[in-house]
Amino acid sequence: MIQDRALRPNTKVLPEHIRLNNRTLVLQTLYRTGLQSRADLARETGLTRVTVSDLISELMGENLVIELGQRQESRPGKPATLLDINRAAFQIISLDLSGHTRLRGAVLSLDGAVLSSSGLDLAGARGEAAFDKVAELLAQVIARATAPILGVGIGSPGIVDRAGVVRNAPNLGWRDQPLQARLQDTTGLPVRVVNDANAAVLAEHSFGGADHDLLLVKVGHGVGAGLLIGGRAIFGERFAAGEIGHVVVGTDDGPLCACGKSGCLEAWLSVPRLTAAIHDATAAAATPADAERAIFDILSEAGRRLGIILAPVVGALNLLEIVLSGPPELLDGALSAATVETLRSRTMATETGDLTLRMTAQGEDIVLRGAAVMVLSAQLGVS
Amino acid sequence: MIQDRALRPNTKVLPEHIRLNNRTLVLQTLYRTGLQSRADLARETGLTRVTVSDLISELMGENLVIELGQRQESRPGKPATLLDINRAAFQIISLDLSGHTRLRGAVLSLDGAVLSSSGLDLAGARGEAAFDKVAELLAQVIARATAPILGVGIGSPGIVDRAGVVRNAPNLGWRDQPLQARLQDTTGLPVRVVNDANAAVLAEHSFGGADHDLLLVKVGHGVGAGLLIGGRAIFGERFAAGEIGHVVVGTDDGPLCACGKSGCLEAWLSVPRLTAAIHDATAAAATPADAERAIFDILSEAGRRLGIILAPVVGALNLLEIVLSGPPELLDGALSAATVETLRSRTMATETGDLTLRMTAQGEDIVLRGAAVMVLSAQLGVS
DNA sequence: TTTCGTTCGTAAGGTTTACTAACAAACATG
DNA sequence: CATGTTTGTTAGTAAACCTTACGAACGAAA
Repeated sequence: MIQDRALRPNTKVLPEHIRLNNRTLVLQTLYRTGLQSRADLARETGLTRVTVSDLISELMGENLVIELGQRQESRPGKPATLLDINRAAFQIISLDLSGHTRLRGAVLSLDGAVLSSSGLDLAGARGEAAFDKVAELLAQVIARATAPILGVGIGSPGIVDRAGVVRNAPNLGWRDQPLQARLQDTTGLPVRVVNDANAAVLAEHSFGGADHDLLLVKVGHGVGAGLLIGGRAIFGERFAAGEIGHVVVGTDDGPLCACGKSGCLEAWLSVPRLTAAIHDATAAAATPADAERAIFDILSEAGRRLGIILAPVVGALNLLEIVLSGPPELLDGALSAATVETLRSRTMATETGDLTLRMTAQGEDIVLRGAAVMVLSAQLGVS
Repeated sequence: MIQDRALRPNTKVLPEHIRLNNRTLVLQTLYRTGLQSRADLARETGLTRVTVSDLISELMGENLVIELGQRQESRPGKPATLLDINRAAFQIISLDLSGHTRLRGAVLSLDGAVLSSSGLDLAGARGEAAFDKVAELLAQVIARATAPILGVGIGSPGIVDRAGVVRNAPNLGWRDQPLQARLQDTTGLPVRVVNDANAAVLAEHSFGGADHDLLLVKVGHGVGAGLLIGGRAIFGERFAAGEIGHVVVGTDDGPLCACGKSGCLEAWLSVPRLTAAIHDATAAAATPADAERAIFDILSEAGRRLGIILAPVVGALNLLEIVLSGPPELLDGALSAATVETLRSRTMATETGDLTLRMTAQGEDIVLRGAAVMVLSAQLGVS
């Protein structure tokens, strides 16, 4: 009876919080569907036209919503005044720090479209030097914005806590780096820092359409995952959810990993390992056909290993949708085919609903767009 | 800024919803700590004394809260009137349908203590006959209640959806059995039906103390798991979360399972399999020492297999706490030792915080108590 | 013993919120 | 041209919390 309202009451609620909730609800509805009248919004949200009008006038006062003239449809009754989020009024800045050698940055529209992008070579910088590079790139990207900036979203590799402190990022040489707070200070803008794979899964969720629970596996220099259940990202007790790169696969040793263990997923699946293996196999092959077969075997085995790791996760969480992000020439073929086949043969997937595995449609901008989702969610409550 | 309130605004909120939230907040606080004054509650919840007084008088009107005289402490100021949940005013009925041959039922106090318990042999009943057995047991248990009944909680094996429909429970011969609705009709009481492992993890969470994310593995005739993340149970897209019994372990075949695959977790770990293997080994052993060693090996290997399945889940979710439920003579020893050792050696557990694995402290009543938690949560918003 | 400060619970009045009811404006249709 | 429909606004109401103020009951100190 009570739990139906799904509010887990851990905090008190005041009348003014109602306002915030309903305001966000209206903004959310408008963000998703766009071009609706006040009456439409009232019907869709369940609020009355009066309340919607009031909220809309507040939102228009903040330049978040604009009127776009009357609906042209020919109907009885007074014509509706169409509204939309003022999509040109603000822009979002995103950084992707997950590249092994190169940082990326972009200006995005409120819709998550990349308006202009920049890059900066890390050039081996670590620790404070790496921070300086990030700050430099951020300043560059900010300078390219052509509208007021709603906020800054950053996808960082490593373990990032809820306050945007990068607890541990080996590649950048960071330990307990309070990236969010520092950049917020230097820029004066709202900043959100999240793990790159978590950003990616948010992008896939918001822009990829389906409203399923989602596991995204990001294959790059390392292997990480982002997990979204019931519309919420899972961060983990120590903010290390998705760190599956150093979980051992299978019961037959496997290649030695940099971490000291044998048979880690990363030792099978990371881009450097795969390219090296393919390179070696190609060099050793007598004929092009031999090379092709060898490459197929390497990718299939990597895919199988990924499937073996994912099977218990898929079973335990009853996941129906898995998305891969990374170089398509490696992932999108024998590898993903082997993964999905392994998954199906090792779980009860057929019993509990069909399992889907696919490449992301977001391409290389996935982390940038996901970081933008964080900003939208934090600043507007919208996604 | 906005997302800080953590209300995902998918529905409108009205002023009266505030009341419900704060009422539940007060009740929750009182349920957890017990014996507090109105002023104490005001301090703890952040609400004013006025509002708390108002809510309390409402709750006292429903006989949910009672006054227990004045606090005996010697302090300046007017002495406080102590309040508590009226723990004797209501009782909860729970059923545990997960036994392979025997159904269990109990009357519980609002604190989750078992007041009286009953049982009924399934005697091989399936389908409608099994339903009749359940209804019969429920009527028996209801008759033993000595106070108004708050509700009925039922832990059922198999896949149970949010509406309490048992989608699939092979042992009971049920498919799409609307257990919750049917029993609600026959008894006129509020009924909640959940999967047995999910009930178990709720019990462990509510009565076990720690507020960690939690994975509970329930080993019985089959093997299932319940998962709790951020205080919420995970049900899965098709309500089959936790169904890890038929996930294949490792890359070396393993024993044939009833489901047709080889090396399913259940084929290694279920109670019938383990007892049979131990029986055979004991019969074949030349000396008692040999038998003991053989048993140790069997249990260790089973534990290792469990660890292999759990490692990816622990890594992906960054879990710190795993609880085992089942026969202690099988689980609590070589088996759990092997599991935790396997987990630590196959994940980065040491890097991301210490991993705990332990037996449940709830014993055999775990499902009954978990089902009671469902009722408390549904009827009072409390847990 | 009296006075003072403290704490508890309640009463009265104010603010915020969304609701209902009613209305004018603008349009299509018969 | 009258009628019905739809839109958005105005006015008034109900519910929820808050702030302010107060009496009651107690310990400590004069």
